[in-house]
Amino acid sequence: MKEKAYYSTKQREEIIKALKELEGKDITIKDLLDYFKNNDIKIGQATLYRNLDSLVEENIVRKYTLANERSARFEYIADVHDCHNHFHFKCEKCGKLIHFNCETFLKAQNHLAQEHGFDINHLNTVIYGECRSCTNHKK
Amino acid sequence: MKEKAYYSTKQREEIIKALKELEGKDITIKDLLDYFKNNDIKIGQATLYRNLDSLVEENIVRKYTLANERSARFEYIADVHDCHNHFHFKCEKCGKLIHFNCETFLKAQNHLAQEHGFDINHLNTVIYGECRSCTNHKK
DNA sequence: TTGCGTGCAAAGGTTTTGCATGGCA
DNA sequence: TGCCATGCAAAACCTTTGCACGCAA
Repeated sequence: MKEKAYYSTKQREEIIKALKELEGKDITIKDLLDYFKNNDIKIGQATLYRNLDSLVEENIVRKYTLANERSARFEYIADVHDCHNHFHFKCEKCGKLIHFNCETFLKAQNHLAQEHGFDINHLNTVIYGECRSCTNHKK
Repeated sequence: MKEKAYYSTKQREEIIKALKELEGKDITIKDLLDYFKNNDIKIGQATLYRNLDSLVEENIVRKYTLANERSARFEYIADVHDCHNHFHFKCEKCGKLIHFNCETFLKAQNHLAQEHGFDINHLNTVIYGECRSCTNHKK
């Protein structure tokens, strides 16, 4: 990983602020552009894309793609969770992302590493499924 | 899930054949178009997209997106694995996708369902990381 | 024969890029 | 001052769609 100096610009700060404000949601570029428009903040979309790229590289933001979608989604992660060390579950019904510290899964992870030689990258791994409240709602 | 009759066309068969032939790789639309060009098979790209959509709906093919990629990737899955019931691990270095039946992980999955109410969808879940042979190669 | 499938080209949506200008350190 | 960042518009990229024709059942 190479060191790089990033300038602290107004745009960069506004983007981080917006991501924090929308935390817990699946945020698209469009969401951000709308947010900026509603708050009278002027940020070109190229700037938005470029800043998000940087933030992803710095591990301040996670980038992911939902199944059957064309546009990327983003989530603010820094200084809230240490996302290197736990699992992420995403409910496909309500979209909620759950950061998950669970002994059982960490044991399974160790087993996987030691017995099968597979080292998990938690930053890119998302387990999809359905959460309890969505399951209950169906009934 | 609605029932639908699918015609068995030459194009559909060629696409399935190509996917089987490229099994184990991360297959893009471009890979398939190249494959067809190299084998003198004429298939329009719209036909390719439409067939892949159908195949995904029929659970014959899995569609997924790698991190930081814009184009979708595909994998042939039918009649080889019952992908509803096991985990999938993908090595971010060599790209290999491993279908994984592991007691420890199934137990963890049960724990997750019973204690945390989260029901995993294996068709959409891929665990990313690094496999043993890639880890060994680095040294 | 019926209606889904195909192929082409155009349209649509998302992301990237070139370039002149602006702004942080 | 020296670079990196920004903004605009155009380009590039991936996927979908409309329509006329073809082909499986």
